Amino acid sequence: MGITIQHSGVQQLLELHFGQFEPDLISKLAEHCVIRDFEANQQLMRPGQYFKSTMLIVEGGVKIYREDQEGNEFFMYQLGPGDACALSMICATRKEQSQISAKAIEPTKALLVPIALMDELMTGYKTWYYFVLETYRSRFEELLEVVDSIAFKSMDERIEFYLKNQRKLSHNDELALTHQQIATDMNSSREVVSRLLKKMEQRGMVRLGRNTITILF
Amino acid sequence: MGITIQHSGVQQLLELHFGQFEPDLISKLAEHCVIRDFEANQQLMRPGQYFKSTMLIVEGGVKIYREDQEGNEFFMYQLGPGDACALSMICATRKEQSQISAKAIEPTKALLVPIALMDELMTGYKTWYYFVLETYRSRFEELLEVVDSIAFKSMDERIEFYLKNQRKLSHNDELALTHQQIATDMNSSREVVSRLLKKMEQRGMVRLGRNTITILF
DNA sequence: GCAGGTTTGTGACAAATGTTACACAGCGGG
DNA sequence: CCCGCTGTGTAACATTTGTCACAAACCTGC
Repeated sequence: MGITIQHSGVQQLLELHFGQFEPDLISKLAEHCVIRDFEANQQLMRPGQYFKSTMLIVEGGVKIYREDQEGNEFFMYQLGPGDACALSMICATRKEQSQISAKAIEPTKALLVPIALMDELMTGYKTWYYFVLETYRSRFEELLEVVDSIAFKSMDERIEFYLKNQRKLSHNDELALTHQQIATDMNSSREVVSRLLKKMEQRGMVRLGRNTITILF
Repeated sequence: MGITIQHSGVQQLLELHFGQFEPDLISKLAEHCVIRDFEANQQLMRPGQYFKSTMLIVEGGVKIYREDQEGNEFFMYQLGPGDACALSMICATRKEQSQISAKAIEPTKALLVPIALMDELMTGYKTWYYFVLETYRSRFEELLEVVDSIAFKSMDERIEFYLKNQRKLSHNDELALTHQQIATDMNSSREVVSRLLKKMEQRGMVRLGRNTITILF
């Protein structure tokens, strides 16, 4: 954990995952931003927190949750290298807060871009401007898919949707997940998830093991 | 229905509902955009449609729905004068499509801003750039509230939330709604809505009449 | 290999929501 | 005034999801 200043490292990481950025922009970012390391399971953001900077993920993975007053959480989407948290941009630019939380699912490096820089970047660097718009667009689309899944789908379809998503993110048909984790992410209960997964296994859609779910479809 | 060209009218409407725009921007928009009229209940957007322009609402009201493959629809939020459809901006700028539909709830006038103009507006007019970002931000927040309501809340709480929203939008405690309309918007069934509204009436939260629900809380 | 924790399986039941079926009330047009 | 339409009320039942209780399977450290 902690903040590390290492300009050359920043430059390399940016070139690797944000290749679309113009060279000037990369230098600019390398000059003014810092990398912050997070351990697995560490929170990057807490509900109600104000932002002093927006975050670009350069390594690892981050899960974004919506939280309600009682502390229930609902998994929305996941970010990887090359992604940015739209919320941190939005809130950062307006100095507002939001009821979301972000958790590293593995050791993660994020680039902290100070809010103060945002206006200059938006107006001065076309690739940054496109990046921000594209970030908004894709997060918005993801959020719409989330709405779909809870508004129209039943629990078993939602589990299927969830598993497919996890497979896409991990590039692996074998997922290291407990039923409890899934239930928590979907704001349901472990028993329900177990029951439905068992039915999916009987239908030949998955194979279940301790801590692993293998997708067969 | 139909497209009306009336530069002076456009200018006036813009000044009225988009007072924050700089004068240059208003002239620019008045010069290059057209007003389009929609009747009550007319669709402004169909699922899967491509956008050639983004829309600013200058008069009336528009409900935004998410649709699934089977044609079920789920009400997300509502736009009034001074609002813009974030989706039409996002999709417009990227020439992508989306499974949403928009319906006028009353006679509505919208300003059509051609996509071709977007880049020029974003880079050339600061008030436009802020407007777009603010539009994204507030739609995103609204969408998060929608997620809340279906992820965490039970049906009766959702109805309460829905009624409160309608009151805010209509500035009126007496809502002209049928139970069927509410049920459709929430992707539920009329009987369920009737049942729960009746309970709310017994608890003194609302008064029910034919085609009207009076909010008492 | 055994103790103790974690993960999964499962039955019984509760609660919420969806479905079916039907009665009736209000309202407008002829 | 009566017919027919739309909207509402409600009972009975099905289905889905959540909760409780408990057992078994599995894993790890000793």
